[in-house]
Amino acid sequence: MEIDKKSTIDDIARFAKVSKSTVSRVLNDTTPVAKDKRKAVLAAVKKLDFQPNQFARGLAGGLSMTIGIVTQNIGSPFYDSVTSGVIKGLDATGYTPLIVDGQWDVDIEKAAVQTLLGRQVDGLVIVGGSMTETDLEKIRSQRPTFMVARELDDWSGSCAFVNNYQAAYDVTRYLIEQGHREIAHITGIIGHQDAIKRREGYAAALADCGIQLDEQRIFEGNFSGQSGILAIETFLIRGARFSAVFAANDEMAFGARLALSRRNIRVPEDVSLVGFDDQPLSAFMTPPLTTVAQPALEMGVAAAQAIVQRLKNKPFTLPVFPARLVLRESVTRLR
Amino acid sequence: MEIDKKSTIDDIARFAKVSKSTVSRVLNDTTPVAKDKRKAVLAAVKKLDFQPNQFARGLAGGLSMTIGIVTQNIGSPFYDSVTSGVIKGLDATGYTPLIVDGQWDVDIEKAAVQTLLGRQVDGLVIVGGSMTETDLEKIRSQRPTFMVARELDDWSGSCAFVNNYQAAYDVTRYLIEQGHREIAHITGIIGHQDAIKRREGYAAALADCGIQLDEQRIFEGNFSGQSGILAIETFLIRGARFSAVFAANDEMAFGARLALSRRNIRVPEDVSLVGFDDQPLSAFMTPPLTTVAQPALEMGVAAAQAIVQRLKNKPFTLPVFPARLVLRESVTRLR
DNA sequence: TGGTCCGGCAAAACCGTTTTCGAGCTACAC
DNA sequence: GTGTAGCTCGAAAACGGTTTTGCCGGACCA
Repeated sequence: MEIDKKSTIDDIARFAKVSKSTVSRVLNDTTPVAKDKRKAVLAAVKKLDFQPNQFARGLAGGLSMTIGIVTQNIGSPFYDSVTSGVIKGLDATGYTPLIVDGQWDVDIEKAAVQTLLGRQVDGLVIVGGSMTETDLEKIRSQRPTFMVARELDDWSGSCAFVNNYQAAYDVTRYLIEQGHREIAHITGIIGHQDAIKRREGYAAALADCGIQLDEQRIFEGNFSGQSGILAIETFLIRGARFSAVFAANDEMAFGARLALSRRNIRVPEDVSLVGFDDQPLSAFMTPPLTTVAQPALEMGVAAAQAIVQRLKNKPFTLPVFPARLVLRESVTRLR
Repeated sequence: MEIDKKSTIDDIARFAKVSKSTVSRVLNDTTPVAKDKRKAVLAAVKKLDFQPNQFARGLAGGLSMTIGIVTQNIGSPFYDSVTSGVIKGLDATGYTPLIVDGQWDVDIEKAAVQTLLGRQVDGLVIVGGSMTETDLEKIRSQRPTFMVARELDDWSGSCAFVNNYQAAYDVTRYLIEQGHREIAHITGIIGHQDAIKRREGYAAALADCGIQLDEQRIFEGNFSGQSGILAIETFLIRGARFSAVFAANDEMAFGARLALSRRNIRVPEDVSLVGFDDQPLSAFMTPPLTTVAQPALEMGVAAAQAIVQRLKNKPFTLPVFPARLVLRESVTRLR
């Protein structure tokens, strides 16, 4: 398992009978070079299967051609989709993504950023996360940084996100329009921005329609399927009445659906159900789940493009992304 | 958005009034250094918030402290889990993962490897993928390489995988033991190693129990939920009889479950259903899905440990990992 | 014809580390 | 008292590129 003696720029120079500066010029198109020498260099590169050492490049040029990505968590469908989008957006730009997993933990996130900085990333994309604005501001002062899937007041144009408040409001309004007035809500993890916004949207829609908010119909979940089950059981034990349930994400909707079925409560005939995120499997729930689709991939791609443009010193501002209500079969009109 | 003038080892040396070689020695613990100087250096490092430039390190030392990961696809639950495991396994080893997405495409996979090699990764972990053994052999001759989620004959000890044939055999035997004799199978993507092995296991179990294999009961799917729906509809149109369905992954099982419910066929009362992979949501299917759990995370972690050991020149062989039949409620005993 | 520009390229400096080499010192044996 | 071994530590040489500098010769102009 010997590591081949890689060929270096010096080998190419010798082989093509030019100086290594010329080789560098040909490779980077910085200064015109005579046709025949250019050709000789290219031939040598091909012949010796030369691949420039990115470390040397990075050292000399100061640019690493690397973009650091701090993910919220690898293995969560929504965040994976975003990450995937960033990777896709970086494709063929010459930049390579360097991904470090935040694992839902602020301290790990901070360490991730340090690792990335030590590896001289040219820019950063942070997906979600719980770092304080102060921390983020400090990072941004060191490297161009874009944010995805999190709304930050002072970062307009530098973060890609969906208006969670509005989306939750719309979902709730939709349920009300379908004749539902007793609408339960399973919230996301306590303290998480998205969870808070969704709950606020839910509450606002009820208020705007003159429906009294009933705390009995709210369960504080944690985005897991298990907490969806727990929510339904809690509602039933409490004796809370509800004709519809709005879960703050699809996983909890799945859990709720299972719990309902165990009690022989039919979806949507007896209870309507709505989720959030539009995970791939949600279209295959029985019945297919009505939910809110976030343009996760698109947000990732946009963030990647934004940072590449930014590094070329072309300004680029990120738009607000639209959430889309995906109507499937888990909601029925009441009466 | 200025990039701070990062402090270099020279700054530290000057500040601590020692030579930079001493600083390096303190930082890497290579050679003993007098107590007071050591202290001075450490203080300076803290004071100036020094972070060594990984590029310079890589250049000088020849080691990048980076492990390249080629994933099958970001966004597929199973492969994400594996990737996640590799990342976790690398945690606190000093190595950083560099992830490039293969996107289910051989050419992209090959390009990914080249990118990784150009970035001087010290080792490679390849997750799944479709590269030929010849290609892989060539890669392995350049850098230590481990394989996850794919079985390669000549790589014993260097690949972490589950015995798909055996697992599928066991699943089918289990269904037979539950009294089923008309067992349908929805295969995975045509030509994919795992799909082939699972189909073979299915066929072998039937044969061993003296049950005639009926091609009418096999549908060639592609691992997507949609193809699960298609499978059921095809079976019904064909007029094929079946009391159980074994889908080669959970997504297709979800699709099948939905299609069955649309035809008012109950699971498990009328038809039993089994999947493969044990995705997180499968426990929340209605009814919870009986399936095969692969230790995805564990395989990833093991591969990471293996490569780290390998780089320290300590030999390390990967075991064969056990698949585990997860019994839930989607299968019923026949009569 | 002579001076000035300018394009093309080789040579050298530089990027920030690690590593090699050997100088200087102390300790110890003979 | 000298020789030797064993430390610690500074100077300098890598590592493999990019960027700057400066030289050379030819074109252009007066």
